[in-house]
Amino acid sequence: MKPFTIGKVAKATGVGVETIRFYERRGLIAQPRRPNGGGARDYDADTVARLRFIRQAKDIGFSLAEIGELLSLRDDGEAGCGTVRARAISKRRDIEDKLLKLREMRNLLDDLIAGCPGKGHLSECTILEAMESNRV
Amino acid sequence: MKPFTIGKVAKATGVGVETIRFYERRGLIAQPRRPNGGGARDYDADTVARLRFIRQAKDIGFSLAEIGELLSLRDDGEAGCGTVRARAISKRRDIEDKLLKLREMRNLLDDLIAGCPGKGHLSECTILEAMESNRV
DNA sequence: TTAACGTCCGTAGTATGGTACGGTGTCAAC
DNA sequence: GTTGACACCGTACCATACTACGGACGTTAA
Repeated sequence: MKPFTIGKVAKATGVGVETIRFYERRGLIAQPRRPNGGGARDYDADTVARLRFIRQAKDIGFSLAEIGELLSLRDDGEAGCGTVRARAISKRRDIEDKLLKLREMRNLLDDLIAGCPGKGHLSECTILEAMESNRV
Repeated sequence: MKPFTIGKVAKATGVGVETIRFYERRGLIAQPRRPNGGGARDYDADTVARLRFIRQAKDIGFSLAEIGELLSLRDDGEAGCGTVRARAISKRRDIEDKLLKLREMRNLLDDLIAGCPGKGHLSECTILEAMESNRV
């Protein structure tokens, strides 16, 4: 099988080469195997999926530390299942909070867009009044 | 009227005093008036709302630059209404993207939580299998 | 076979977003 | 009239998350 080198993984995931090595140092992803005894990295599908997950999570505002916690839900062999469950529930709450704020913000923008004629000068643009009144 | 000093605003908004001054330097909030000619800052309700907005937006993963853009939707007196509308729509798309990712992530966690018995050791915990298969 | 490309590594530099410090000034209460 | 709580300012420092650099080595394609 052709090795899945760091460059290919970078392209496949949208995460830069240097960044992948950085995540490895940070312990966010495992050391990939090195077929030729210490040469180039060869990644498995698991790690690629993990990198995609990290990118998603970063996009929606989780820090690398938080992402580490999310990921550890599945690979922490120390913790009992109860602990894992509790952490999952707590993370779920965080996400629900974010969802709430995002929906608020989207509704605000929706009002703006709906009320804005799309032409003319600002002074007669209802977008501003909407934002004035619909203060978050 | 009692002045609304920086300390009070910090408490009211949950944004630190130094951070408020930092945002002012960055141009995210306006220079507040100084009643006694150059003394302590006196904030209006508008700026307080703005600070709250900034905090919300940061929580859900917008950078200060992006927050600046969001805020400028309402105070950019240069741009015509069409421009403002276009920017609002583009920002709305960003938010919809984030919502999508967050919902995916929440569903993933929901599956984990639902499938996890909450006791016993990890080896027999369905939370792991769920995460294995439901790879993002 | 040699040029180009990709990978290796460690280290250094950068951007962002604060956070802290230290010396000074102002006000209000005791 | 001094003590304490805030406020002022500029500057320096910090954590996070990359990103770039440089020199060596390995592979691959003309």
